[in-house]
Amino acid sequence: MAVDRAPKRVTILDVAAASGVSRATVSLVLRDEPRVAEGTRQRVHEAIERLGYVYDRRAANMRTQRSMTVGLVVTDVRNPFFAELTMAVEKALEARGYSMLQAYSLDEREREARLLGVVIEQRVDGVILLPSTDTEAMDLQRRLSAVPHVLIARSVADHDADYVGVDNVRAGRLLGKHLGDEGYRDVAFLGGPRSTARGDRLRGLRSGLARHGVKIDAKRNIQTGASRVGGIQALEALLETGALPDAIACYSDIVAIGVASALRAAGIEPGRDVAVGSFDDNPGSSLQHPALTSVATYPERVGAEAARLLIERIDAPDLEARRVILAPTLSVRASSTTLERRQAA
Amino acid sequence: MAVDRAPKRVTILDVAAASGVSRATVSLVLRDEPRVAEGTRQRVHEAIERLGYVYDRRAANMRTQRSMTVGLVVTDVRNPFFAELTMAVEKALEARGYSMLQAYSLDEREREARLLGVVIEQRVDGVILLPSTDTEAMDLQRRLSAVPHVLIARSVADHDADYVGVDNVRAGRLLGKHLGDEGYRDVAFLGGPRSTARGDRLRGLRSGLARHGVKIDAKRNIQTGASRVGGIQALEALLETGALPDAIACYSDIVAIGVASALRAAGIEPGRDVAVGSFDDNPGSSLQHPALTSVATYPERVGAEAARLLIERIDAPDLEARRVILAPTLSVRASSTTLERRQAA
DNA sequence: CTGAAAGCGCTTACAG
DNA sequence: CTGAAAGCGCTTACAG
Repeated sequence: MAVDRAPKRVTILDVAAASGVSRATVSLVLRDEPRVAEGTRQRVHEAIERLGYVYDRRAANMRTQRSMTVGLVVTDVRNPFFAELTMAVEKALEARGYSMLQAYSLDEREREARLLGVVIEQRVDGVILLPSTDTEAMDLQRRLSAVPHVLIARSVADHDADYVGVDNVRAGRLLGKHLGDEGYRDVAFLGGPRSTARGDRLRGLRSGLARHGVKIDAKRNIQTGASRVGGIQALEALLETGALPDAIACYSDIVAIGVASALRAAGIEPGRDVAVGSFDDNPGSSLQHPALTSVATYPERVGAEAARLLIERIDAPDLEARRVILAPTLSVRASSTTLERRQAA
Repeated sequence: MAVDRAPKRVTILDVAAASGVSRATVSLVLRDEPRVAEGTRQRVHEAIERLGYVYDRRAANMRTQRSMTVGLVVTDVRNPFFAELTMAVEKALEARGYSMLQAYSLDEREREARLLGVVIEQRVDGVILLPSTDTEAMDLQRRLSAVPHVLIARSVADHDADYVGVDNVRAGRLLGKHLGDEGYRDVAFLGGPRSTARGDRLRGLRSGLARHGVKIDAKRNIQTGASRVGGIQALEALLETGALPDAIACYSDIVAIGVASALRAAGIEPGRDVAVGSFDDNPGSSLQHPALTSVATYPERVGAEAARLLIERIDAPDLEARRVILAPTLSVRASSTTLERRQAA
């Protein structure tokens, strides 16, 4: 009757039989529990090797009610900021023995909801989420209320959860103050989707420029995607509406690449004819030509911190919600020193 | 005796009790099996909603002996090529109902081995691997012999497995021929770690240049990491050994960024004083200044194809090993037209 | 169309 | 130090 159909997988029971002990003993050996005689341990290990046994962590975790797996959902890893973030999260989790189930929302609210559902059905121990632009408290309440989680980079209004991000208002103020100090008087803010991060950066920019009496006109504040194409579109829209400003603040370095490219296409040289500044300070930005002035937002730190908070929360779900806000720093480079040059000329 | 300790998770059995059916019926409803009366189905769904039941896919998969999860191990997602690849793989897998367990080898052989072990213990249905530079057949035999898998971008000698990659010899030949046709006679090849991909690109380059009688001297072939820093190091090493060549082929676009930056630091303008060409054609490369001549290697296609092959193999493990080799294409841009300009001047 | 029973591969008290 | 039994949350034949 019992004809073998699939090539039966070798289990802990086979190892037990082959080494003449019970399955419980094999289990102890597998988890390196001390209370097993040395001889027994050796025989078990030999049997494992001989039979080609592979530990089934899923079965083990089902019993222990943990998965040692964390879900990481970001929008799109093609953005260098998220790539850095992802690497930092993985590094921190891997060091603590966690694996990482990853998914990308593409900044689409429904896709995000679906992916969170999938991840949660896989019984991850926790979730790190970079919410899409449109995500609302309701979405998270529904999916994540029973799951330890931390939000990164963008917080969600009325959703009380652990959060790690940079101080975007301060980041904006750093860049605004710099541009004001340099003497620019007509500043545009280009690219990036509507989000708390964008709103905060704009607010900071305005605050930093205010000391110099400089304002950012609504027509000179243009939202697009957080991408190169977004940068190109924003600049084209800007040029259609009127004169070239003397400085452009970009939502992020990746937007700035598009902006610079579109400027050149219009015969305008960034860093000479118009100043350009930005946010994130991606690793490549200092190597661009001209080197890009940018406010560093430290994705590695955000990622590492988020992993740390999540693990703490998994171990103690009843903790109060915490907010970790990192301080940004400004790196001034050639792209925002046009006035100096013009004056020197 | 039975005091409840943890807030007991709600299971299929609770749903069954609450809706007055057996657990088997609930299971049928959950999987949308047709043979359940409409009224029953509704009652079950109401109970699910009321109790806040969450399906435990891990438990289900343990029973069915599938995990609907695939492991993706690449070296480092901060490289745009791998980021594109990753997004393409996820898109293809997600569409087929698979989740993705991800890990990064950082191009370290031992780390890769460890991560493969972790992923396999989680009982993924299959693995997509971009092998580290040093990975040998032995490593893969040991870990992956019983697991459906496909290799991407780099193949491993003597390991007979599914493979998807671009034709690197042809890619090299395209760039070599272009540089030769443009009239360059002294060409260097900079950056990138020793690997089948690098060897093939160099071979192709030489073959493409050979028609013009141009050779790449061993001293002008410099290996480094596949990174911006690698590019900087390679260029510095090149300048130390002798005269500036009239054209530089970079291992990849990310290397080219470092090379261009180091050239400028040495007072040499890329695209004017020396031609630069490269491989990958990252999305940002056409927007750089000067726009970068590059051979496209189509990570989206490689990723999508790899996912397709893996799913086929999961469904039919006894298939012969397949090799899918994609054709590269060259995009000529401003960075490699220095001679024209010089002649025009 | 629905129910009772066995089992996926582990771990965890509990005895001995 | 080791073994027999129960159970994690599902699915899958098999009866009815």
